[in-house]
Amino acid sequence: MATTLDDVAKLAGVSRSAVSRTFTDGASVSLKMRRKVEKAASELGYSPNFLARSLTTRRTKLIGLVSDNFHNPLFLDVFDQFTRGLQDRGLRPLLVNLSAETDAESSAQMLRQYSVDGVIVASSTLPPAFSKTFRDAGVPVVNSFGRYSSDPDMHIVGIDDIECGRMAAHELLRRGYTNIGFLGGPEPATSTQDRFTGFQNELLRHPQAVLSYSFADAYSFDAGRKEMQRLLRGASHSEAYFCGDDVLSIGALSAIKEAGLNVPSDIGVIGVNDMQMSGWQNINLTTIRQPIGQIISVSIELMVSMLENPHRSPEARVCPCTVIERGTLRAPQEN
Amino acid sequence: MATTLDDVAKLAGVSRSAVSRTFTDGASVSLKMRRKVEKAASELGYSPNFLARSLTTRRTKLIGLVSDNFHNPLFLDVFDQFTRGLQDRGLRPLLVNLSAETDAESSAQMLRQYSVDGVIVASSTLPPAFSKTFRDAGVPVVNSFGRYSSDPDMHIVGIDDIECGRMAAHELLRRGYTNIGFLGGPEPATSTQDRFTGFQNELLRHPQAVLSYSFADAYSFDAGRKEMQRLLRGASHSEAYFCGDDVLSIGALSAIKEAGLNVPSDIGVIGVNDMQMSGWQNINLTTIRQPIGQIISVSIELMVSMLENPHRSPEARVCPCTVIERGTLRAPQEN
DNA sequence: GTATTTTTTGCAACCGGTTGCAAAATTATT
DNA sequence: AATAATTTTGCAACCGGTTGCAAAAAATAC
Repeated sequence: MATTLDDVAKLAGVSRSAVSRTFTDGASVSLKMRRKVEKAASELGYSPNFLARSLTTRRTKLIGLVSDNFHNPLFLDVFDQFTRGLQDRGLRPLLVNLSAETDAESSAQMLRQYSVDGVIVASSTLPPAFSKTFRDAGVPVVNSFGRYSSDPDMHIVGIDDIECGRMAAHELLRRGYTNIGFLGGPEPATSTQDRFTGFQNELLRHPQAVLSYSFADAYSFDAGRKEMQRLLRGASHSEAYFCGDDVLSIGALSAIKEAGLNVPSDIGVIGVNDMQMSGWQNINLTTIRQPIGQIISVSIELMVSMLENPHRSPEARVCPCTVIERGTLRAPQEN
Repeated sequence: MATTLDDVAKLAGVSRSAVSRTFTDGASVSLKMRRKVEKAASELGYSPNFLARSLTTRRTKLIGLVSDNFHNPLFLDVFDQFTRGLQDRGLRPLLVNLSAETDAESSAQMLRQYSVDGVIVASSTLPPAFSKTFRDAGVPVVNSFGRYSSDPDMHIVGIDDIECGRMAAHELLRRGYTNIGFLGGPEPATSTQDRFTGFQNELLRHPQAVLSYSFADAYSFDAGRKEMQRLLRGASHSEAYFCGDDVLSIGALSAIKEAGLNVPSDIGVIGVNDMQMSGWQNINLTTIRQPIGQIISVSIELMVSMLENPHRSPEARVCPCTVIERGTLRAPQEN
């Protein structure tokens, strides 16, 4: 079928090692030999089998890219940038979709069976235990979009969710809102918890602020819409809401509009993520940008450095969020 | 590092072959032996190395999943379903992002170097020549979302774009529109061409219908918005538009609303794809559903059957579109 | 031109598995 | 119990590469 090293060696009339060497960089081959081999190789259309090679080199250049987030539009960008970034460094993403029904344990084993050089876990919701499976097996792992820790036991790249919550609160206060709501993502998620903590702490510093809070079932349009509908049915609602993420915000915006209310004059909304869509003219969502480009490039950079030095001690890298001012909060009060 | 077959054989006091056999299904091993080996294996935490195995079995269970469409929200669903479907069959997607700057030629070679068992090209825009590279190299390939052909030279799964255009025209006529616009995707794309053909043909059968047409630069919100803005600035615009896809439609809707016009009373819009977002309450786009679930499951099914019989002759499978009636076209005229 | 150093080359073992074949062990038959 | 048929097992070669080591070749020194 496919042509092998032996075929080339035979045709060129040289040893197997010779052709192997012309295809491994850093190996010493005379120019004359290289010419001979390359001629034969191109004649046969030969290129070396990576997997056979990996057996001795112990490098597959495969990177497990695992995520459980195949429903948030933000993640299309995430996959786009991860795949491009890895490709640019000669690495190949082996994609794993860790949706509810697929078993994390067996996925981890599978990745080890394929001898991946490393694993990138792109998720804010997967339990740390999953990532640790790899670390314990000696496989370099970086957890992107993971929870910050000052003393991490593996590489983590993400944002500081506490600070993110604080920023949201600050922005709302700056615009003169006092009756303020937190419409969080799923309650158990650490990102939800941390953002709530930061949000609350900042509000506590301003005695005039009144906080109410609730949580949506999922990071989804429907969950955001449903929760906002519930809030609007209540006796009174807040002047502005900090929503768990952008899709949730968009769902909430939809509910507000459906109720005949106006944004931002009746109710303000601020989200998190700043996905593509949030900038669309008909959505125009004020939000806190999560710097996914940076998170991803830092993640890849860390991964590459671990491939060179697997015993690098774990680091937590924090990427800065920024407020993106668009049209869903009223202008700051002048006074 | 990782434990190997030899380690297990040694511990169990049996031959290498014995261990190998207990881990390859279909091989004959006595129950007693299997017990012994499994005990040793679990003691050492052994599981066989897939890549080493692939060397002799000539099966890697790797499937190249290549796409150039990392910006259309629809494709997040596509990746979700492909990865799940492949995983369920024990296949592993090696994801390739064929964005503009990455060279198709070298990606193809890379996939061969990794000995993928097959390649799925998920794109309506990649040139057929790319897919043919694999076919010519004897690698099973199926082109998902490709252009229908009655005499295909490789497996193709997708919709009938001509029929899709016809359906759109039919739906608009049914609702009594006569002054009708085609706001296509990128002009050179075959999908655009085919949809236009079908659309036009149907309108020609109705002498009262007046067709005008133009094309957006890309399948994107901005392109749709920009083109609709241009149309609205013109002397007169059509009563309803068939847009190249849903994101394009949403861009167009945004432009319409920004111009102070109302949908569907002033202008009607119908899209193609029916992505998640199109069903959101605040978008509620009438559209032609492309049955991506079916396209994907058929694609995988074809791939699996090719893995069993690589010389299966190529087939083009067409999946049926359906009109999803929502809120961006006026009600049918009663008369 | 010979001796020495350096570079290039090939041999053979190895990476971690699978598999055809024949010997050994079981099981069935008489 | 002896023989035949069947199943299980291990040996050794192979999959397609890489690499340490020593021999051969080329380059440099004297």
